Amino acid sequence: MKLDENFYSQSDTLNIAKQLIGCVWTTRLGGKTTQVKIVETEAYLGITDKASHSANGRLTARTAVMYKSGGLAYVYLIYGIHCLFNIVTNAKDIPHAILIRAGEPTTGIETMAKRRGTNPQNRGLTKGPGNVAKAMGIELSHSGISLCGNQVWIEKGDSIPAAEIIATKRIGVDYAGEDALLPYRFILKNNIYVSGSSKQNEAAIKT
DNA sequence: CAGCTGATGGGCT
DNA sequence: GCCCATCAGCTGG
Repeated sequence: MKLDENFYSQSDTLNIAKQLIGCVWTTRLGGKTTQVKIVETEAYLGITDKASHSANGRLTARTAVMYKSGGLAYVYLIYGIHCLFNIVTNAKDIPHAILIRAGEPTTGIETMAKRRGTNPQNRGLTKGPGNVAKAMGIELSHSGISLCGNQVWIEKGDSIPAAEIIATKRIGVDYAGEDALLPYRFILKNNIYVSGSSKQNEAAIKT
């Protein structure tokens, strides 16, 4: 069953980010269906979060979608090369979002490999936020699209025991000062599709 | 294995 | 004109 507006517009974004681990993300684009099980997410808590694009209430054409009510996609281009896929959460005017950082491929693996320009056996097929988004066919034009429609949506998957979900600091946000240390990244324990070095991820599990 | 770096373009100051 | 919520490919151990 598709997750709906009620789910995405909950006020506890960290909890949503946690609940998304293990969920199934589907895209049906250009006649191709692709699916991954979500294994890594990162929460961005809006105005008070220095790492967020909406820090200090920053509102531009790009970030405007974050200010809408939960249940939309926020897609943006990073480093001029990669599109990153985010989920807008919380109520209107509370610009929270969750970045999908990695998934485990389940359906349409050939299609994903073709989009990535690699082979289906590649372990990195859907590892890392730029890579999953590309494998899933996400483009800048998808920013603002509803996650309750028939092109891009997420469904509840097998339930994951709480002990299997690990919180760590976020990746690539050193510019955010002390907020760079907040434990807002969630990973599925011991899953090989989680981004970053397995060594660092294991170190995070121990603490 | 770790560590560095060039690629590449929209968004914002 | 500078800054990126990154990645692949290369270097030197």
